[in-house]
Amino acid sequence: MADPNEVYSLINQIYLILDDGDRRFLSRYSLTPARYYALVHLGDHPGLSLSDLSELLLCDKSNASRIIRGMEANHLVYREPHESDGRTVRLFLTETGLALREDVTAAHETYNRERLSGTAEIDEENLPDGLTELKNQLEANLDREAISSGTAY
Amino acid sequence: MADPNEVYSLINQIYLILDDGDRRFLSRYSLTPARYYALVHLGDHPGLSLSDLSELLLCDKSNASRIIRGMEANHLVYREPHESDGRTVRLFLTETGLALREDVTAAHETYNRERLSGTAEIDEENLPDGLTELKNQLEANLDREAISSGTAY
DNA sequence: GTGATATAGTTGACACATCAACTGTTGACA
DNA sequence: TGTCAACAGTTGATGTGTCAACTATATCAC
Repeated sequence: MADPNEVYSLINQIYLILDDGDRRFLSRYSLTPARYYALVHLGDHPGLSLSDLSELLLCDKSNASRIIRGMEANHLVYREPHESDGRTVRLFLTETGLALREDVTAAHETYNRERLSGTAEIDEENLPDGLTELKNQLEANLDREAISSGTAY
Repeated sequence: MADPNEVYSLINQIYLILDDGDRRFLSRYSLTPARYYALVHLGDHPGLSLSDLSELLLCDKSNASRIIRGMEANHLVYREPHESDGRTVRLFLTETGLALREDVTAAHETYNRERLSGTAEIDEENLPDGLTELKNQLEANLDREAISSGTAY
């Protein structure tokens, strides 16, 4: 029976190594990890609102607001008012943003393949399967907590 | 053959869920994740220097410097000059820090067991083994990069 | 329609994280 | 012994992240 704290520690360490590599890799494109993910999501979903983007980025909307502000200053993103809802904005990639996204996503996938391929565990699907199961369990716990502590009566 | 990008994405998502849970959990002790880890390491290694602590925290020494400053303000840590090296400091937990560490580490292990136990993959060691192999590969790559780009001739 | 409630986005305060530049100490070596 | 490189720690600039409080717009109930 494995110690759950070992899994916890391994996930933390692996994340830090991957994130550090990402930061180095993305700096060649003058991007941070946060801006890279925003670039990816806005390419997938043109016209996204700030709130929807913050859900995809798994961060607070105030954070998404500031990330986008920086990307607007870099001429990667622009915003337009929503056609019917005066509260929301629609975010789009500029030409520069679209071109950068093409380059960097392809290069990042290659980079990931270089860092991550070649271990028996990944190739045989053991690791993806185990991680998927873990993620599902954690998300189920989140739902359970939300129910028990949420709009409690 | 699994897609390495899937593993990358799963690690990122799982890390974010775990970190979010940590933040909530630790806030009950007026701790942040960074301060929690510093507390753990300083309990394991009394008299640690700031540079050594920053290596254990896997962060920049300037960051460790500021984390410790906050913990000193909270009376969890104090520093003493090194007995022979005028550059380095020795960090110690106060009585308050030691007592808090006792409480919070035990509670955090229980919390981890609650969140993480019960999946077949973890219990059967598949996940720990796969993660260990992945971590070893990533660290080997780091060493390789350090050699090829480091003190190159 | 008006009034309570919810939602979208921004701002302020704070903590964490990087990198670059700096001070002061140590230690090696010519 | 004097010089110079390496090292320990701090600070400044910037970006990321949280939460709480706020404005403005929408929406639902009546």
